[in-house]
Amino acid sequence: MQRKISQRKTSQRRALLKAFEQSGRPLSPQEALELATPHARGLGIATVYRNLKDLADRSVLKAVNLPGESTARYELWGKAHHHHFHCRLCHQVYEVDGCPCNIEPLVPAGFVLEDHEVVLYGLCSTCKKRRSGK
Amino acid sequence: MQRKISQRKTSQRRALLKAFEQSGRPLSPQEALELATPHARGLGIATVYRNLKDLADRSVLKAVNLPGESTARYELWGKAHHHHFHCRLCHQVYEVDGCPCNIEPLVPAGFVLEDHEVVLYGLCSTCKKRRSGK
DNA sequence: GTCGTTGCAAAGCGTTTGCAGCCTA
DNA sequence: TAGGCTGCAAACGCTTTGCAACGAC
Repeated sequence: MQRKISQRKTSQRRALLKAFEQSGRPLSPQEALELATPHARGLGIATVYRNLKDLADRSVLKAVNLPGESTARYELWGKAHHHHFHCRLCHQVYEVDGCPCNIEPLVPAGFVLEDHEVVLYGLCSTCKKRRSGK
Repeated sequence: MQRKISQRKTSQRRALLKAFEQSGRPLSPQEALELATPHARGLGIATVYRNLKDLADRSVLKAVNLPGESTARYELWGKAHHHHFHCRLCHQVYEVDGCPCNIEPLVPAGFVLEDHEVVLYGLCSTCKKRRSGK
């Protein structure tokens, strides 16, 4: 498989990056399409998938795998180590700073730990208010 | 949608439960099919999907959602609180006892924490040996 | 005999790929 | 002009559903 050397600045690619900058949270391909379409009319879902993958290969975006989702979400690369909070009502994913750093002791003997992911579930503040207000 | 009241003891269902008892780790529908087929020849994948869902509804199995997988794995219900280790080579999922219990401080103000999942990635001891031996 | 259950095949659905034309550099 | 990029539609792979036959109780 050959690597492409250059990457052109197309309106579609710019629109996608703008969507990520404006949202500040991990986006699914479908969310990215919806948020980028206003900046690039006619944008196709196939283009979104191809670009998310390309941009991740070039370390512009970072793939974020979350439980129960077969396709990765993506977020801008270069953020500090953080984890995610998944709201069970609105299904948006928020970033959470910090990390419970005593993970090493959990690793079984003989296993090699390379990475870890912590996902919190519950209600975001918006959904909490909406629900308790009712 | 009506609930079924009773649940019959079919050979297929017994075969699936045996597969879970013998493996002691979370199984995907495909893994469950492969491990259960020896106990119930001709077992179909549709039957596996239907049974895993039924058994989870009845709290015999527990759905386990892991990052990057759209469909839940399942494990026997009633185990102590634990997390999972995902081997990047053989893609098997192992159970990990214990938990980094200082998670509360991570939750953003106004959010409600209901549950959490910790997933470790790396090499299991089998794959580590296989790789370093080569 | 009743009705929950099964295997098969078809239907769904989200993701990927092939292709001809478009557009950036 | 070269070749990366795009939209469209077809292809794919996995999960779900419809259905007639089967079998537990």
